[in-house]
Amino acid sequence: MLSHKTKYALKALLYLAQQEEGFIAKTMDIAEGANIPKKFLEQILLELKRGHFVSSKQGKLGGYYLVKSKNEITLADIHRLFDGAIALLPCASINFYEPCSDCKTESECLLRLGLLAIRDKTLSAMESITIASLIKK
Amino acid sequence: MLSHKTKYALKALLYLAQQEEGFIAKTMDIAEGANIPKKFLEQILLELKRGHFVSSKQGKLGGYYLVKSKNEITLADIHRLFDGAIALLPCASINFYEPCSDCKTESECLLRLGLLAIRDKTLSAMESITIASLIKK
DNA sequence: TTTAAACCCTACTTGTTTTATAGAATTAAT
DNA sequence: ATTAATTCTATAAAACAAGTAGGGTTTAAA
Repeated sequence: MLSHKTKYALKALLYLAQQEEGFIAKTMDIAEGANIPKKFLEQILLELKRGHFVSSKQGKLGGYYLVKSKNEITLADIHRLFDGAIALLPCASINFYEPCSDCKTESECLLRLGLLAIRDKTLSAMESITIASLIKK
Repeated sequence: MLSHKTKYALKALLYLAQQEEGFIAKTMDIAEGANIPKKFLEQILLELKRGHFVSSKQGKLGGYYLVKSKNEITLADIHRLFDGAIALLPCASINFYEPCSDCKTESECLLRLGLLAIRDKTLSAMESITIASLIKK
């Protein structure tokens, strides 16, 4: 399941992607437009900035805007930024790999190969969905 | 991600499925064989029993055994029993549906259709993996 | 140059969930 | 009876999620 943080991040990105090219949106606008608690959204936007999905202009008349193409922001990207691994266990993850402490050896694990198969399916589904594709529907 | 509980449940089921037909395994055997804290495993086995995946014999010489065919126990089943919905948000779930409180109307939600597509892919992957298929690999 | 409006940052709080552990009650074989 | 197992309820400790608080910093405009 997605955390609220990830859901809010996606809604904020959708909001920004729907603005005209060059438009700068205030946190308050996004919060009201997407129904997100403002102070919580501040943190989320900062994380999105550190992740190079958005950028900001400071000071009066400042705000946020998309810095990556909406075709290039996938649901997998945002999931990884806020919720971490897409795989069902760390031992089956590409970007967040960790061995299981309760397995003697990984190759003996009966579970892992199945989890790898699921991860591949889920990942390709999540990578195929972009901010742009969500807006088109 | 799977909780430890779900991972342990799957490992316990794999352990039981590898025993000879009619064999009854003590909690202690499963705990040691699958490297699971015994008292925690007790709770998990009780939940698996309430879910009709295993059954038990009480008293001395008692223990647990599979009551459902290993071909019929899928990863989706066990995920749902312990970790709940497979979809990324409740609004995209079949068995754990709930509307989002932050959406004005569900049909306007730009996110939901994408999440439904992901759920379908993930679900079919998780349903195709059974306890039996994991043992064969 | 002061002021206002915005982003930026850190810490804190509150509640829930997870991961167990403890201990007593129940059941059944010897 | 005794022993060895499941069953049940309660508790605890830690981690995590979802926000809130309260400033600090930057920029533009008055």
